[in-house]
Amino acid sequence: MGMNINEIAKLAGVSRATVSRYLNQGYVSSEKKERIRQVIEKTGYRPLSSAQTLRSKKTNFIGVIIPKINSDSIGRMVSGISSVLSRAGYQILLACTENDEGQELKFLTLFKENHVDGIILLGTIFTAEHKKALKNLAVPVVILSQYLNGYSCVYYDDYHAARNLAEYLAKTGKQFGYLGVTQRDQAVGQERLRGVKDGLLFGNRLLAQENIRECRFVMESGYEQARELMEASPDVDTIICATDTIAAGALQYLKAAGKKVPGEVQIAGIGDSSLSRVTEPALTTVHLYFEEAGTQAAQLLVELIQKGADAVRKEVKLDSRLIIQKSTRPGEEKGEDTDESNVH
Amino acid sequence: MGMNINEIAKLAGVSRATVSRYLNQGYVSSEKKERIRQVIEKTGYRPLSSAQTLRSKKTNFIGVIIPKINSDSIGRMVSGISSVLSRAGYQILLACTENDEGQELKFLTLFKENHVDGIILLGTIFTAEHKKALKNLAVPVVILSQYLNGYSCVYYDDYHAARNLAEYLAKTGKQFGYLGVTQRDQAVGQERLRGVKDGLLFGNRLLAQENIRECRFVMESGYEQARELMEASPDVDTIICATDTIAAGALQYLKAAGKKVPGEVQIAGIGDSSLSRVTEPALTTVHLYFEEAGTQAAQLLVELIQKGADAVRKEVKLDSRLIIQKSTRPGEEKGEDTDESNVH
DNA sequence: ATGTAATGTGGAATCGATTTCATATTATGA
DNA sequence: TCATAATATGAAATCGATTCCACATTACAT
Repeated sequence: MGMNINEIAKLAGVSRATVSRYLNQGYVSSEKKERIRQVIEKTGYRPLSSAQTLRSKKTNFIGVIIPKINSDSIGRMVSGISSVLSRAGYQILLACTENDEGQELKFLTLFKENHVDGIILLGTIFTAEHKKALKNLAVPVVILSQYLNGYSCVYYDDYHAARNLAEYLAKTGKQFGYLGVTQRDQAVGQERLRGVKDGLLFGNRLLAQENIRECRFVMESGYEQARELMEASPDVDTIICATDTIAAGALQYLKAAGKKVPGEVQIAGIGDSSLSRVTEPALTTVHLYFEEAGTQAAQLLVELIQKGADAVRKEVKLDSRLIIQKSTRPGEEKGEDTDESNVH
Repeated sequence: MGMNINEIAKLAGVSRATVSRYLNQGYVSSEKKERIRQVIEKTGYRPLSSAQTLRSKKTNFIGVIIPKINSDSIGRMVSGISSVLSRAGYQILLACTENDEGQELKFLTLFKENHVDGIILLGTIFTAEHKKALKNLAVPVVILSQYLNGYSCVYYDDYHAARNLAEYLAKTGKQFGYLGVTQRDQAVGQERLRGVKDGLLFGNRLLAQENIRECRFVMESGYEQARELMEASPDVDTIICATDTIAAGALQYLKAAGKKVPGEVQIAGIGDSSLSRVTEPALTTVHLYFEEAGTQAAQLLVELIQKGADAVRKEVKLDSRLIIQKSTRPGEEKGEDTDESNVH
């Protein structure tokens, strides 16, 4: 209980400075090292972290801000982050914003000058206020899954992920629909839409403006927007979705509406979530290296903390891999409806 | 930057004690209150939490220990916890153990006397070491989703959840298989198995020992164990699963093996995860009030912190609700394959 | 009016560590 | 051998808040 560094020092017959050095790998003779070790072991003493932090300004916490908790992709990223950070001696402080921008700002300012040695921001939307908050940050930050100019970030090649998928589908589809997300989300909103448009164009197909719908990041929204899309444009035979979750919802609608998938309508998502393996038929999708992204972001942040915020600045863009499954029609090539085929 | 309570006091022309009282709703005249308010607003001063914690021993953090992050049910519980705690002025420190008992102990001892004002342990398995670690805790703890004698806990009526499901299926099944989890997990392992056994017995059915299989909490494991089960006992026509995730994996196997579901084999899970709505056919399952459990656990913990650890001690057991969908055969009653029917 | 309770304030002690400084001892190298 | 570097140690200052104590003022009840 009332154990503090003074008690330990007294019991070990040394000054408290020496105990502190023992705890922080400073110069201590092996004789005193042993004496201190024994006393600490006997008493079960653990230094009080608030006192350490007050003096040293190091918290050994890393703030990780995520938009929601029950997500496959986020789970994998956090898993990657976690493995690196725990090895590096950091504790994760996970803050979940539930897709609320205000919360995101709240956490950024909460972490400001306090609480954490660094931040990994698994961002969604960047407003001017976000940038201001980031600018005012006193600790290094790595942005994960979005590109933001001037910041260290680890992100996906959303454009080519979407484009490769669209190019592939352009071969077997005639009339296209797209279920995307808000354009305020640069990665998932803008980049993926741009990739889909270019990919279809490259395959001499057009994505009509009225066939582009905006969803929230939940299945129900995919269901609803698929319904509106198909009711407005019944001739659509290919639906591309910005995420697997949206695709799963849309697929549910298609089946409820009695459409044959992929016969009458084919559908695909992006993300290679475990959902995409469960639906019937399994979803054609694009694998993104979520766990890898997490580890890279964490490593980058640790470097940033150790070497100083502006000594290192990196932008890591990660590849993707097309996963062809049963929810889309086989093309003319050989072997293309195997579970895995690398189109990149 | 270099703003601290002394600077604020000087600028406002008061003592730092008064500034502290201002920050902690002590006696301050409205005149000085206003002066301090203005200075704080102008400077953007925020008290350093490590200094506050060192002196007051309050961290305003609550440690929430969870077994894994990308889980539907856990996501909902955390969401419930989060809404209550943030309203009460607490910050969540989410620690994810990735289903590793060692990690669970590590976090418990990490939180010991340090870091947090209270703990919510979303537990899985309780060893003697766990109990020792819990006993040594200096802060109140609420155990969520498991019952543990002598501790405040919020948990599910796993027995009746499983039993109701089994009683329902006993009407339409002949040969039963059960895909459970380790018996070391009291709630999901022991209680659900016991409920299933009793429910079947009540319906004059038997669960043969060799038709009971143990899975891990992932789809792949459900797939694999379903395969082994069906290969060993091809006459099984009803598979009950301890979780929806396991059921989803098992369902995948059944379809891959060409079994008609629910015609030849019917299957059901527990948890009412979003997965259960996506599979084809949708899974009959049991709804558990995850979010409600989260809010109750958080409220209980806040009470515990405010009123003292042993002033309040509560055990909250939560109800369940059978959700009948298409993965099981309709019984003789009327209207029983609607989406929602309350059997309790 | 006068003792008691509530309100208001500043000085100083305190929380438990790290870090600077001064200083002593031992090792190293030319 | 002697200057210099590396190792080793303790006293004291410090981090930035809260809280105890002493004391002053105001309000209230009798």
